[in-house]
Amino acid sequence: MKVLTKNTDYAVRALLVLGAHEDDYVSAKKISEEQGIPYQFLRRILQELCRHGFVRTKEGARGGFMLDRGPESIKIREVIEIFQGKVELSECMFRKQICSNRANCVLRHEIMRIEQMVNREFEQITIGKLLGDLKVLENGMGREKMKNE
Amino acid sequence: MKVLTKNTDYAVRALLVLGAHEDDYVSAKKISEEQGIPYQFLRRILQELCRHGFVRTKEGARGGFMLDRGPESIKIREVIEIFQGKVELSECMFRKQICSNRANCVLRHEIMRIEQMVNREFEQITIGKLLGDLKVLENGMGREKMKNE
DNA sequence: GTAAATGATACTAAATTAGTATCAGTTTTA
DNA sequence: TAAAACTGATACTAATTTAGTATCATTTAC
Repeated sequence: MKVLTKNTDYAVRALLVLGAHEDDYVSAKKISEEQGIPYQFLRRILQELCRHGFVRTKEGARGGFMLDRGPESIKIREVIEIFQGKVELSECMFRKQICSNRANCVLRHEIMRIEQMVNREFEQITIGKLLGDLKVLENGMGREKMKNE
Repeated sequence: MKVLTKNTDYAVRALLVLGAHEDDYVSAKKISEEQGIPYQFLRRILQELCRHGFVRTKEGARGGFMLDRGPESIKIREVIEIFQGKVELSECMFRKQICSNRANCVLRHEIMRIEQMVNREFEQITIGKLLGDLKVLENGMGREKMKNE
């Protein structure tokens, strides 16, 4: 059971790269190389992020992509939603037989409860937060632990 | 983003039916008709549940399936695991580039936290609990609300 | 011995996910 | 002003997963 697809994974990684270069345009090529993401695949993802207003682009030489929203405001939930649709545990498990003739279904309740939990969590993780986490790691690791790499 | 597949859905429904007839063998045919689940598909699912010790079977005429564990002890998490593997939000989002050279990854932490939350929830929903919920519905609905069906 | 079951397993179909390729247009820069 | 470095748009292929079908052998009740 894999919840996040490559689409989402790549998108988040691309957004992190862009977030780390906040005022430059970064080309798809560069991101692709830096992150090991298939170039054409990544381009499609970036275009999608552009259509949804997460990034802005500049065409032509020296062009590329740049965040068009503050990193803090970009929620992982939104990214997931673009590439995988809303989090729904099942169209409606139990809907048909077990439910249909027994009203609106306590069972479904359980499922929807979990669904909402997951959504709330993904709503709270933002690109900004992840960037912050990355920084902590980089600093906290200066000399002491670096040897282990 | 659909989290639960038909496999799981059908399996849970079948288990509920079996749970509702605790001391009879119920045939795949009957469950299939009652629940509108494709017959051969369901049979494979039941066989799998048998291999994993959830149900026992009796071959031949008048045979069928019966729970081999108390309904209270059958956790939805286990059922999911059989048909969809462990809940893993992503093999490891961020693993490669962003993580590999920056130690064990706070990012991954976030993801794993949610993962564990979901698991805990699915761990607490049992076939027994769902059967209880169904009963409540059936009774609570006796006369008053029944007209709406 | 026949009908009603499961056991085992091979097969097909459909949908989703992942990845590739191509051509047109834009901008920088030499 | 032409080449190089980009994106826009979009069609295509491949791989994987999910869903569903079909078949034959064996067991059991009656």
